[in-house]
Amino acid sequence: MPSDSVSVFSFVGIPPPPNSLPPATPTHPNSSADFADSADLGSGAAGDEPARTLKRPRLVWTPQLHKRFVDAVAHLGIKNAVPKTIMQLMSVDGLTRENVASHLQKYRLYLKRMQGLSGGSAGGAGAGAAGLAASADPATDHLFASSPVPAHFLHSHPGGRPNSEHFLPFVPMALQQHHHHQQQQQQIAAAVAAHPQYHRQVGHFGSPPNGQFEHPFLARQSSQPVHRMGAPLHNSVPGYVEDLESANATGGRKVLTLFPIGDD
DNA sequence: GTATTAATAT
DNA sequence: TATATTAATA
Repeated sequence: MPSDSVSVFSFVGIPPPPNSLPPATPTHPNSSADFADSADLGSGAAGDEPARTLKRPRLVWTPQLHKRFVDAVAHLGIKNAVPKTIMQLMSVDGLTRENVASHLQKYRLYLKRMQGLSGGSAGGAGAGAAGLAASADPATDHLFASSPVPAHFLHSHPGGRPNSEHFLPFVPMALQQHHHHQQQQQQIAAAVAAHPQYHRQVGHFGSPPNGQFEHPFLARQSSQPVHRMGAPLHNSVPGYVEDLESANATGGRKVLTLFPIGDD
């Protein structure tokens, strides 16, 4: 099991395979309807084929998720802030490199746009530091305005060393000794190692008082023979849970929403 | 061969 | 529009 980004997704119609997370409570009091009869197109994709060529629902970037994204980018620095590394640092299960890449693209545009009206004047410590930055058009970037931009994003960072500031969510560290080459996993490890003090309490996520939770999908956090770096304490959930909500009647588009838990 | 990015498509 | 997907490229 060398690959780690292979997550089997259960989708409409097909119940989670036995190899996946077994339902915590076999007695599903609320699972009645489920997606029993989701008007499936003639013979689309979701039917019985494994999660190989399946299309996942569109990812909805919630402010929390974006926060995580920004945090990861902030800690990695512009140079190391590449999709794969960001994805790994975020440690959000279900999140793919493509997801991050797409979002990163837009995020860069947002930063660029901001640079434009920031003035470009050096030393301008006025804007961008805290939550409220100058937004060109509130209607164009609601999400981005929700998360504080670490300032230095307004200009490229020479040197190429990982940036250290703010908090770091967690240390996924999927270190795997591969061939000697520029493996970013090492870079991310180095960037993370530069943070001597981080310790985030990740409580339970959805744990509803009633004990009712759905979406037993996704099972990551397995196959990680590497120990945590200097934080062998708690060992709980990875940091995020995913929720699949299919209630978009806008053409029958499913939407995947990742729920960040831990900090906001 | 993988990964990132810009462009494009849905 | 927001995100996915492709195409070109490093």
